[in-house]
Amino acid sequence: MATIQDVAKAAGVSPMTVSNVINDHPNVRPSTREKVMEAMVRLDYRVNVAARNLRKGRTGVIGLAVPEVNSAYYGLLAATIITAAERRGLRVSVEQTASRENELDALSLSRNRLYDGLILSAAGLEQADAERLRVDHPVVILGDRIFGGPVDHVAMPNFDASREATRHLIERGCCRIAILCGAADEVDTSSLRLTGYRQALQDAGLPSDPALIQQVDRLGMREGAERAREMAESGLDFDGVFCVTDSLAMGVLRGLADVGTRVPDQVKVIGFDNVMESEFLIPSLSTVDPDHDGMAERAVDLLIRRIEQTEPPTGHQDVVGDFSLVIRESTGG
Amino acid sequence: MATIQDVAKAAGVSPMTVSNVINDHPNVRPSTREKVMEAMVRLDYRVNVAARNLRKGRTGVIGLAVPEVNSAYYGLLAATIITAAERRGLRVSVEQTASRENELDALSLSRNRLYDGLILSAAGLEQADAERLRVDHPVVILGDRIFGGPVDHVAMPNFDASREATRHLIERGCCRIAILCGAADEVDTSSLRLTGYRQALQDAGLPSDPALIQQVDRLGMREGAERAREMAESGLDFDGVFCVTDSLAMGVLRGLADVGTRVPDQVKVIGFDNVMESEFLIPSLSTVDPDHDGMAERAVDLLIRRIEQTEPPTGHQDVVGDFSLVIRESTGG
DNA sequence: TTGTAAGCGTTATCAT
DNA sequence: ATGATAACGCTTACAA
Repeated sequence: MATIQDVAKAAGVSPMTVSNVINDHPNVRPSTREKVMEAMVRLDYRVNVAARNLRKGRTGVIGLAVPEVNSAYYGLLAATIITAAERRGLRVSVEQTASRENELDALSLSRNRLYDGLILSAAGLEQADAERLRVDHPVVILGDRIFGGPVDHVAMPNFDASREATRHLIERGCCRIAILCGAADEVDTSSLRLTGYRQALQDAGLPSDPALIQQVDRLGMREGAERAREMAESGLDFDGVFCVTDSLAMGVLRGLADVGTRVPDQVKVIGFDNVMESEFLIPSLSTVDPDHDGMAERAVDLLIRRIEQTEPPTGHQDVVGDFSLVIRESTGG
Repeated sequence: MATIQDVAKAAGVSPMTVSNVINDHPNVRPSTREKVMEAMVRLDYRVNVAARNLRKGRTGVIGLAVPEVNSAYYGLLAATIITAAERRGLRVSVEQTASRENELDALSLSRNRLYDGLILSAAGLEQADAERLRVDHPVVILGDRIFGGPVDHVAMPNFDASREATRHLIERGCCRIAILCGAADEVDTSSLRLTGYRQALQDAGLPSDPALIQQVDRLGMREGAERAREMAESGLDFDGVFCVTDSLAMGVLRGLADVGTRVPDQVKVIGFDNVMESEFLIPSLSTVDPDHDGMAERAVDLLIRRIEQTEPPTGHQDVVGDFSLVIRESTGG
C-alpha cells in the first residue's frame, strides 16, 4: 500500500508537494503536478482516510441512525436525507440502532468520531434521556419524544396532520372512527397523533369512544392486519380507521380484506407518511404526506451549522415540518 | 476533547497505562485501573476512533453498498446483512451508490479505508468492470453480472428459481405467460431470470412469444404499473406474468386493477424476492423466496475470511443461494 | 506492573 | 513553487 512518502520519493519531490497535488492546491507547477500524478498512478496510490481524518478532524461523512432499515418509512427517510446531504457535499452512512440502548450508543462520541455529525431518528428515547443528549458533538434529532432538549430537533407535524386526517374521514361521512396507534404512555409519535385525532372528533362534536382507540406493540404491517381482523371479528362498530403509519394501514387493508370488509365502502382507511408503496396498494391509500424533503433539508442544514460552528452549542432549534393530505381510493378517492 | 494524555496526566500515570485500561489488558493493578477510570469519567474521555484506526488498521465496521436504500428489496437485504454481521461482532454501515460510477468509487480503497471490508450489492457493474474489482482489500460482491472475477461472489439462484416460478404458472394453467424484466442486454439479473423463464416454457413445450417479453427501464412499482396497463390496453393476450422483482409485481397488481383485470382469475402474477410487503398485498403475492439469511451469512463469512487472512487474496468463491416458492393468492393460493 | 520511544499517513504552518 | 518540521491521538515493542 503506497503512501504519500512513496509517491514523493518516486516523483522526486517532497511529501508536501504530493499532498498539494492531491488536494488541488494552486501553487504547483504544471510540470510538477504531472510528475506526481504519474507516480501516483504508477504506484496505485490511494489516500489513507484514517490518517487524513486524524489530521483534519473531519471526514465529510455524516451518520444517520435509524431504528430499522427494513421499513418503508425509514427507507424513504434515508433516501431523502442522502439526497439533501449530497446537495451539500456530504456523504451519508446509515446505521441501524434497533434499540434504545443502541440509540444512546450511536450518540456516544466514541462511535461517533467516524462522522462529522449525526442525524438520529429516535424512536425509543424519552424525555428522561434528554440530558444524555447533551454531547459536545453535532447532533440533530428526528423524532417526537423530546422537545426543548439540549439539541436541535426536527419533528413531524403530528398534531395538525392527524387532526386533518381524522377530519377528512369525518367529511367523508365516517362517525365511528378508530385509531390504530402504539402504546401512548408518554410524549411520542403515537400520543401526539392520538391527540390530533381526539381534537378532530371534538371539533366535529363526535363522541370519543375508548373502544375505538386500538393500541398495538409495533407499528408494522403484521400488527395492523391482525388488529384489523380482531376488530372486525369482535363486532366492533367502526366505519373509519386512522392509522398512525402507512405500514399499519397496509396491514389494516389486508386484515379487512381477510374478513370480507370492503374499503372504502364499509370502512375508510387513512395512513400517515405517504410511503412509496401507498400509491400502488389496492385500494390505493389516502395518507398524510409530510414534507419529507423540507424536513430533510432542514435537518441537514442544522447539522452543518453545528459542524461548522466552533463555539459550544447554544440556541437549539425545534423545527416542525409541513404536510399535506393525499386523498386516494381508501377514503373514496 | 480530552485525550489519553490528559487522562494520564490527571491520573498521574503514563498514557500507556491508560491505553491498557481502555483495552482491558491484564497487567494493570486494580488500584491503578481505579484511578484511571475515575480520571476518564471526570474528563469525559472518549477514544478517538480515527487515531485508533490509523494505528490499528482496523475499524470493526464493514460497509454495505447498495444501489438504493428506499427499496423493499435492498431494505430487506440490509437488515439481513446487519443481523448476520452482528452475530459475528461486526457493525455495518450502509451507503447508497445510486450509479455505476459510485459503485466503483465504493470499491476504491480511498473510500474504503473507513471499513475493514465491503459488501457491494452491484446492479450496474458489468463483466467488463471485473478487472477493477481486483483490489487488495476485502470485498464480497452480491449480484449477478460478474462471475469468476477476482473477488468473492454471492449470487441469487436466478435461473433455477425463475424456471420454478414460471413452471408454477404453467401448472396453474397459464399458457400465455409474460415476463417483466429489465433490458437484458448482457449477463445480469434480468437476463438470467429471462433464461430460466424460457427454459420453463421449453420444458413444457410452450412457444416463446417475443411480444410477451416486456422490458422496462427500472424494476420499480411505477414501471410495473405502467407497463401492465399498456399490456392490457394494447390487447396483448396473456394469462400470467412473471415479474423479476416483487416491486415490479406490486406495480403490476396495481396496473391490472386499474384496467379492471382480475388477479388471479384472468391473469396470475408471481414475483421474485419475497419482500416483507408481498404477504400483505391484495391479492397477496406469490413469489420466489430466496434464502436471504443463508446468503447474508455466507457473504459475511466470506468477507471475514478475507479480512482475517493476510496473504494476497486467492481462490475466490462463487456461491449461489438456495430458494423456495411461496404460493399466495396472486396465483390462486 | 508501568513507562519510554517511535511511528501509523496525513496536512498546517512557516521557511526557503 | 517547494520543502522541513511538527502534530493529530493512539498503540506496538521494548525497556525499566
